[in-house]
Amino acid sequence: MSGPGPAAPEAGDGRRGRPRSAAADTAIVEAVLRLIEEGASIGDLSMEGIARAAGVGKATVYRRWSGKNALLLDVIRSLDDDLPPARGVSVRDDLVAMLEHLRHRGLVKRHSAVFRTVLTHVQAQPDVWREYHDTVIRARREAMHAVLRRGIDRGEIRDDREIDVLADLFVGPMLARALLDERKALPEGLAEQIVDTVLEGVRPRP
Amino acid sequence: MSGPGPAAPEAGDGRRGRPRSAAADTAIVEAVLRLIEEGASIGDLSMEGIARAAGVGKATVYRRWSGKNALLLDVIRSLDDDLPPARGVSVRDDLVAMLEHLRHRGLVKRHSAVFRTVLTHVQAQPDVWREYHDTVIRARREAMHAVLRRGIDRGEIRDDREIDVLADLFVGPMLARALLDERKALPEGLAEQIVDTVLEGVRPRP
Amino acid sequence: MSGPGPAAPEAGDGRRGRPRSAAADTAIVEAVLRLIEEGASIGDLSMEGIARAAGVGKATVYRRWSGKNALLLDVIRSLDDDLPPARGVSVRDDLVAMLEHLRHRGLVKRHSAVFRTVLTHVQAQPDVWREYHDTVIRARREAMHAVLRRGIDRGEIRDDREIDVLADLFVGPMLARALLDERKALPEGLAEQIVDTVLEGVRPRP
Amino acid sequence: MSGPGPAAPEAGDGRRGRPRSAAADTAIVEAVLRLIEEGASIGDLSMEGIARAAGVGKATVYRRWSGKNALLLDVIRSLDDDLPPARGVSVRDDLVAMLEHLRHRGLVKRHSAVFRTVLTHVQAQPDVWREYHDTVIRARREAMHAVLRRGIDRGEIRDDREIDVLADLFVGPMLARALLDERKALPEGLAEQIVDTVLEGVRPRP
DNA sequence: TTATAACCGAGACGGTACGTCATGTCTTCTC
DNA sequence: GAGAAGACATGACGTACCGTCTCGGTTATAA
Repeated sequence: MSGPGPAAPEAGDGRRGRPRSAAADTAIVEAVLRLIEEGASIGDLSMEGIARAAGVGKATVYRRWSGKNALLLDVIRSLDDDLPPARGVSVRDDLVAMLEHLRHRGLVKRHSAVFRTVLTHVQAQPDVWREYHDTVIRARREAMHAVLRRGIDRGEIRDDREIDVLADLFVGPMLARALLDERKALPEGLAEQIVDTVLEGVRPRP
Repeated sequence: MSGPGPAAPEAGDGRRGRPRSAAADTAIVEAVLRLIEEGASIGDLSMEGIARAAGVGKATVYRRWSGKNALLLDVIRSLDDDLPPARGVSVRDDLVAMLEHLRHRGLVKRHSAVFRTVLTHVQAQPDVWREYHDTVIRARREAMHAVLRRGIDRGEIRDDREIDVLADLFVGPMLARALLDERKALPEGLAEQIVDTVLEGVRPRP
Repeated sequence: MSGPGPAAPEAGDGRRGRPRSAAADTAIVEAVLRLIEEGASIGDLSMEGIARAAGVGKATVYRRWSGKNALLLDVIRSLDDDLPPARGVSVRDDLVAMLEHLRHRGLVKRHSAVFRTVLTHVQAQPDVWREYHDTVIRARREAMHAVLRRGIDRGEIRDDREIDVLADLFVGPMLARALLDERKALPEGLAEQIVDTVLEGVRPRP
Repeated sequence: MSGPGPAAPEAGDGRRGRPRSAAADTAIVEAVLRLIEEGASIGDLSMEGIARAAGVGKATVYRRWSGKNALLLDVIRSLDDDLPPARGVSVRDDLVAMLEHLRHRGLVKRHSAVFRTVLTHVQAQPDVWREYHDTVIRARREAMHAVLRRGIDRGEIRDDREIDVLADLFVGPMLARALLDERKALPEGLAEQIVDTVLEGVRPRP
């Protein structure tokens, strides 16, 4: 995968003309992040304003991204590349690591603000949402599936449930907290709590 | 609480002049629903277009709602009044009923489209989102808490977990499916599957 | 003829809605005149700038005129309505009056600057130029023809030349001075000089 | 004066480096002429488009001319060098030859289109217009003055009028036709008709 | 022969203006 | 006084062109 970033300039031939300024790339993405962190709600994010904040001409933005959606999609993808959680010793540890990663994303201001803003914006555009879904979400889901399958193979996870449902049992609660609650609703130890409770069930243990 | 609907006209005194047309109220809300069902993405929803589709002047809309957010918030609330799930015989049945209600909302076109659209729109506006959170979400969450507390009292639910976490264990998975997956990801029997698996845990049963 | 002014609002029926602000009409046209008098060359005249100078939204301008050409065409027409020269006692007096009128237009700063600027702009757009030609120029030409025909009937003007050519013999010299020379090239007495010389011919009189 | 053509490259010293491509010079000027003949109105003439049509980089144009005005001014000057009318046997013949030259310029598509386009464009820029005036127009005017002075010396032209006025009496009518009328308004024999009528006057001859 | 320097086409750069559209407010007429 | 209509100032939309700049390359003269 090529990683996040602006669309390549048609990479046709011998690359003629003045090359695109990497500084402009950075300035634009940073401007978006800065604006969001400064509390810009989604409606406040205009291409006009982004270009202004980046000290860049509008055309320079449109040369790289086809519109606001494509830009925001890249911004959120840029935050996604950080740390794919490594493989731990037990399935329980892997699950905790994955949820802990999600939790941290929800806590770091830059991540949580950007995620909420961009998620809500992008979700409203079916095609852009599909693009996001097919890259970011799918990759994340497959990582989760791999962990679960390993657990099933090892006998640590029951094998009579669809793997999709199992995955959502772990991811869903963290998502609900992050989306529907305040940021303070993501306390230390939440990942472990979710993982352990889902593993053991909520019926009282004898 | 006054329930969903347009803001009262300042109900100051003897209510003089031509009374507000109830037909206009209906026409406006119906126009929003129709537009969304016809596939309007969120960006297509403009006050201009809503008034036009309702055959109503813009001022008539603004007289009732302070802006697009307030209008949409009322629209989503109007869909929420339908069927508060009744109390079943066991806690498990109550939980299934609540999730089944959520699942249906995700399946019915009007509900799912409106919910996604409006949620998306409203969430981006902090104050409006808070309003939505403090009425709709809180009420729903408290219903869930009541069910869970009953289960704890009866000994059907373990009592060593925070009730908020427990609630999200049930609601989260359904929300994740509804938000992140296709509509087809909400098959018959999903509510039971989630409830039973969370109750029993995902560890293999002996 | 309806006279200069912004396009009527489709004058369909009972004229509903808020009527257009006459103040805006005035402000826009005055802003154009002011900008030109302040030395704006043609390239400096932008709809953006005109609206700004008039303290008016762009849409308010576009609601009245379809574009810059239509607006400038109206501006120039507004300057044209001044004083259709009255009928004098002799043909020679009529001709002098007409040329004197042209000469004054070239001298008054507002007129000359606007005329040059707008004429220049309008002439470059074939369709707009045609419109200008078919209204302003044609009317002026026909007035001149009427004068000349009266002269021919009276025996004061030779009848062996096309009337178009005769007209241009009088108008052309003044136009050449106004267009090709400095403003100082339109001295007092020029109209008389042209008319008399053309009438008598440039051959030495015996 | 060195005649029309792009600005010399600062002619400093021993002229090092790759010399400018004469082909580019030609291509640019030809591109302008072609675009105008193809019906480009003045607004359609952009440096961007000119460079594109000439198959040349924008910098190559700007290296030769300081801007659009300077380029167009050179284009029109390039059309002006053609055929200075020769000296005939009588003053009347000289005048006819000069006006016939003007008439032809108005008839040939390339000339008339370019002239109108460039004149209108250049006239709006005071300094560029002055440049045009001081070279092209002045030269032409002085040729006319020379003819007229010869006529005065010979006794063929009256000597009680300013020579400027006399010149405009001949040039003005042709200019008026060319600028204000259709191209068809420049019929064969028009030059003779103007010259003879101005010479003899428009009063009926006894 | 090898620098050196100005040229070349291409195209990115920060700007400005285009003409359209939506915002929320206001103004007028009709019911 | 409510309602429909629509004008109002504001400001973002995405495109085009401005004049400058920067790239990889070419083509001359000067060392």
